[in-house]
Amino acid sequence: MGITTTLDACTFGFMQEKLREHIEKIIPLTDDEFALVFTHFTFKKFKKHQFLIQEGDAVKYSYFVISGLLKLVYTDNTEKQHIVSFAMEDWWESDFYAFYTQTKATMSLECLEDTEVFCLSFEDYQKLRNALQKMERFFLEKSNFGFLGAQRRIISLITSNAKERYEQLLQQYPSLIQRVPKSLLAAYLGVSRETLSRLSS
Amino acid sequence: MGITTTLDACTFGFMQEKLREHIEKIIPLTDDEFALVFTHFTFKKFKKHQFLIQEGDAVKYSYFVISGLLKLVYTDNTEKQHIVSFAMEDWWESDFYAFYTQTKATMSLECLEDTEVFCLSFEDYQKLRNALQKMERFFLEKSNFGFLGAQRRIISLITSNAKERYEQLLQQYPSLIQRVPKSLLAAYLGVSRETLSRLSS
DNA sequence: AATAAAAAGTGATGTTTGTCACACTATGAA
DNA sequence: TTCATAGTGTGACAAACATCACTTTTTATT
Repeated sequence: MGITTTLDACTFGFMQEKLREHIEKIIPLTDDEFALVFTHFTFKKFKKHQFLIQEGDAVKYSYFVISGLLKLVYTDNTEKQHIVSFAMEDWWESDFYAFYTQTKATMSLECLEDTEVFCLSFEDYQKLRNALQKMERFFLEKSNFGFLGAQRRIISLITSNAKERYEQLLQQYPSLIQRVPKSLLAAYLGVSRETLSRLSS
Repeated sequence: MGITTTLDACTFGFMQEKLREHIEKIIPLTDDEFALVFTHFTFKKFKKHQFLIQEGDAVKYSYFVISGLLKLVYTDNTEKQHIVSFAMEDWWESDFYAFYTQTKATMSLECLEDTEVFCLSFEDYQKLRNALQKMERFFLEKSNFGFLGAQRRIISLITSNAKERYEQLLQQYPSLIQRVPKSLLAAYLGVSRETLSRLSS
């Protein structure tokens, strides 16, 4: 029990450090500043198949993924599921429209693996930006990168066929293919799993 | 000449007011603050068919569209043109990847109509954010909205067929159909102009 | 090791979309 | 008005992709 506690504390410090390094890739922080930042987050663990966000629910948090893997899913009117985004280590994820506007979720966020996250409530998100100007800058950078990534995906979707998009995905996120079933990659690429299955041949 | 000058001044004041109202939709500014903001911008006029950005060139500016209409174009390796975005009144546009990273443009930005813009250089963009914290917040909001719009388009692309996407586009930007040829709407939607032409029937 | 469940592959077939060719219409400049 | 050009429509055909049904393989669980 003593040992377990020590290990947990050690692990927790490691996770804290991950968040700090993630932020400091963009803006250096003093120890005091990071301590202040860190008070705005809470920690949570989820098991594979658990939902962080369910369609129709309020979206309390934006999530920073420490470890594990999430899928952000949009379900269309024929109940077919489409993957808007995968979120892996070091990614921020949420139903951002619902989060920013504080409305009900139109998408769901579900674990593909056991996942550890830091949670940032909307209130703490605002407080944090007010408390520390550096964090406003950090979130601006993050948002810019998010936009550029989305634009890149749009270009892929309008310029390339299924096979090309699959190859681009593998090039951009090679680790994904070992971590998620191909049916989910198909749902991300916007093709049927059968078509994706036939691409290799 | 006297009258012309008066009209010009009047028009210029109007454009200035447009920018101010655009910013104040997100964050209220004092007169002094807006005056400071405004010093960071320069004004430019372009004629239809002129390029604001050409592929391969350095991207000096981010543009705020006062009036007119632009297309942001990605040209693929078969020389086919794809429309990444239309930019109308009150929109910000640039090859943002090239702008933020100060690298060469991979896309071009061209006038579909005579267009008036305020130009913000990368240096002034940084200065402005440093000079006035409110503007950092403004750009964060803009970036967030940009991301949400892009995500919405991704969902449209992976969940809907050509006809549905066309209907969604018309619903979102009804004015576009009067202002741009259908071949360009096709290039935006990611379908051939022939397919788009056959959708109505 | 046995079994159930999930994931992946594949054939047959129909639908959607792209491509090429050509005709028609609208628009702007001389 | 005349002419050139840009935009649009449409037929014929080919390619890409979706869907349904079924089999095989892999993975997880007991």
